[in-house]
Amino acid sequence: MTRYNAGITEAKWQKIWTERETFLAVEDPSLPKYYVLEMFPYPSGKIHMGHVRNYTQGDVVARYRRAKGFNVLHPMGWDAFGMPAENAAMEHNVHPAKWTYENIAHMRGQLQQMGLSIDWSREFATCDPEYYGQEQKMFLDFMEAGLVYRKESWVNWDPVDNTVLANEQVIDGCGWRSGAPVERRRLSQWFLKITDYAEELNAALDHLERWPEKVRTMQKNWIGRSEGLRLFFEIDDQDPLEVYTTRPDTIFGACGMAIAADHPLAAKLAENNPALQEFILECRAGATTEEAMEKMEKKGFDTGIVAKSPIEDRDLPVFVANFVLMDYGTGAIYMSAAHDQRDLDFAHKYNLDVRTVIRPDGEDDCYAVDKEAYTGPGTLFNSDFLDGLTIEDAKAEVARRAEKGNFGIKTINFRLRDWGVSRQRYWGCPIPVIHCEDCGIVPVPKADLPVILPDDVSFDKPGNPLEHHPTWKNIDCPECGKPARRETDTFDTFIDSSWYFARFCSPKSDDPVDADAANYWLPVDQYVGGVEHAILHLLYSRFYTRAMKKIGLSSVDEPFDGLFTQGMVCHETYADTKGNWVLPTDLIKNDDGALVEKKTGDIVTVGRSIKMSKSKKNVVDPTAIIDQYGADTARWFMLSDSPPARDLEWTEEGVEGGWRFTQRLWRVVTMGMEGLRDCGEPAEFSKAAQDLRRITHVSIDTVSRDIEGFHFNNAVAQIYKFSNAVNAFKPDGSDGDIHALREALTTLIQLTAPMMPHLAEEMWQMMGQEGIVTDADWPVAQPELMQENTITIAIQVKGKLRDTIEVQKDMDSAELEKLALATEKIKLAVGKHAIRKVIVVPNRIVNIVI
RNA sequence: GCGGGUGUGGCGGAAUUGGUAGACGCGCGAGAUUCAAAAUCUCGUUUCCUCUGGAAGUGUGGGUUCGAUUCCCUCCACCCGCACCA
Repeated sequence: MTRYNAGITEAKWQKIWTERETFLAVEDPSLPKYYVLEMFPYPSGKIHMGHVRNYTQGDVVARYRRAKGFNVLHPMGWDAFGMPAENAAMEHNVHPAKWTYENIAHMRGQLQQMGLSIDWSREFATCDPEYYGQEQKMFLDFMEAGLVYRKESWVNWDPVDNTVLANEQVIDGCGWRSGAPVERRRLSQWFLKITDYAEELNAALDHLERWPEKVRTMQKNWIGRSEGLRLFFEIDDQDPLEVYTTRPDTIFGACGMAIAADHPLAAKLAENNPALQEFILECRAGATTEEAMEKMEKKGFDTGIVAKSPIEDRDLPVFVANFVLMDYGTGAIYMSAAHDQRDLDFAHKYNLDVRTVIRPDGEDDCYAVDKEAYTGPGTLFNSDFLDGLTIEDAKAEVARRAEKGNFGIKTINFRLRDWGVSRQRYWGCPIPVIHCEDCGIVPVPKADLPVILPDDVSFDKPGNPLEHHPTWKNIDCPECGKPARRETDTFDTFIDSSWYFARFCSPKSDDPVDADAANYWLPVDQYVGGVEHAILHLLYSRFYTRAMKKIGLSSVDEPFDGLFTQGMVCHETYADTKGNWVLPTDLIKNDDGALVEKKTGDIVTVGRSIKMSKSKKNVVDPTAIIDQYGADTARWFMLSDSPPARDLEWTEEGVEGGWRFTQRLWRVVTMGMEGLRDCGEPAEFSKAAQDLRRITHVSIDTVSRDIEGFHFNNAVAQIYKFSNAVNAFKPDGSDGDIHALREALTTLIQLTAPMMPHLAEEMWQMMGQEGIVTDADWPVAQPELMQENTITIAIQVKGKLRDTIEVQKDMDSAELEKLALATEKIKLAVGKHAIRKVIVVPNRIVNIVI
């Protein structure tokens, strides 16, 4: 018998699939469609194991659905704009476009080696002018539809490099290259009105039933819908201070006001107050992330002015505070020290009054908060007309009086902010507008689209090369003809990925999408990708889909009907004697079984398994694995053991195991095929043949359900069991045995095909089956063949297992109880004790309580 | 800090959702085959004990139940996201 040669066989079948155009997707309204999509990759240079896992999972679904009779769309493209290309340009003096397209060419080859069932004719990169030109066209339509506006917003500014920094380029508050402390600057930037859809994006989450609960929860929290009250506090000589609160019930516990450093009132008060000016600058110094805001020490600056409580005669000091966000609510709050931990800490620090106004059930009016704020349920006290009310009733009462007395309005507020899409960078989609001194902002006429990125740019100077490109930047105003300049900002790359799934439906269309194609294929039936995108990418895509509907491009609301978030690929880490990281491929086991460096022979320290990353050097190159074991083995290992949603640990032993299984399966099937003849379905089957048929049909059922439920590891386990049973079956030469074996082998190949498609094709062909297995209909499990007639029942005494009995399936409770009480072990275990109760669950268990 | 998640043998994990904990795979051990090795095959493999049996056991501590990996509460550890990384 020949050994299975993965290298030759995989290339053979990939060629055949391509020649047959097996995976070419064509709209066909007579067939049910199924759109499978994995998050498209950033072309960083090489694919990594995370890609292999992601695309393998999607491919299993795509191949399974194809076999189930669906018209499957399974495309691939490239999220090709972004900072790494510019970094490469600066570091290695290579043009971002060249770098990107070379990476794409290399990675396409790597993906094709994996044997994915992808329609490559639909491939595109987001940096293709044909793609981003359509993006520009849509942006102009969004402008017309009122979804776009301009506003001043903060950026991280590196004062040495004179450039805008991304959050990830800010390390401990300093620029990553210059090391200079980062400043914040205000720039006029473009925003998309995602908040117009806040209510709908929030409400529609309840209908995304095929999304993980955790992702929906995260999006809900991100959107942060809250019902509260806008309250107006009078201040002498100033406009009233408007605050937003979700806890108006605690109004009598108010101890002070806090406003954001960027609040207009703060600016006004700072005019004649250098100390306040300094404090405001201090607040602005740090990084822009919410995380940094929350972690830093909470500080306030007493402005000396006071606000009047709208509900009682009381003055409240007004602070400028570094923890109040201008972007949330009204940028001003009142603090209620006893019932908010942050306010309480602040009150202690600045000696403010702590007045407890809610007491938990069981406490009396002496109850007072000390070091810990009370945020639980309870009853109002110390609160005049609110005394005795529940929190909910108190909220309603304050709202009623506020609206009646004109000092407040009930409001629904969202944490979600509008989407700032301007980036001061070269390698992105140019924003298609022109700035004219006379006409203001002028959209680029649609006939002039796409606005193509100029090729001849240099990265010698810091900052955006588009700024230093006079012939590109300077242009006549399309309206008045006078000299004007192009917008030099480009789009956030999240825009590129917010509609690519729609473009795949009609990648060559002269419009962003062809409505017929989009309405046929969308929504994506199964989307697969990492949890790290749970909020931003998915939320932006949901918004974009609605915006596209608004401008009449499609009639779809939600982009992704089903979502699956897969876990990361992890690997052990290795450190040499000096503490430097070492690649797994630079290691070898010595005679004692210890891991040592190949070059030096030094023993390395084995660290815990963490996400594969270049910096930790705990990476394994997929190409090396595919060259050594074949794509099928790599795919198989990716699917076995770890549940798809959880992190997977890559181990050498695990791959070896997968490789051994490909060889074993090959052996089992080729040996099983010997002496096989076509003998129809006979009437008689031996006991062994019946058992084989049972596991065959149970396997069809189990594997189908496991694939549909994304339990690929369980599907793999079932295939192991099944192949073990096939291997153990020795036909006696009867028609029944031959038929059962033939059925088992055919099924085994088909069930394996979505996971190891090349091996399956080869075995299918060797068996002399018709056509290719990729095109074959998925087998159907016959329930009557899955039945087992005897069953093992566990017998417990006081909940502890004491014996088991073999009985007929569906035996009734009375008989089960009789049999259970009669066994020797149970008699012994019960002894002289009186039986108090017997619980019988048919087909499951008998529990005797003594 | 806030939000979300995960935790079961030496290891990855399974458990029809409250009913025999450890399926399947890896690793390890013993044996077969072999001049030998690799490969392959067979058997064993949660821990402990006074071992034809018994006890404990699903991150910790408690609770509900005839019965808990599963439901409730407490605590611990680790991972992901936090709006300019993709």
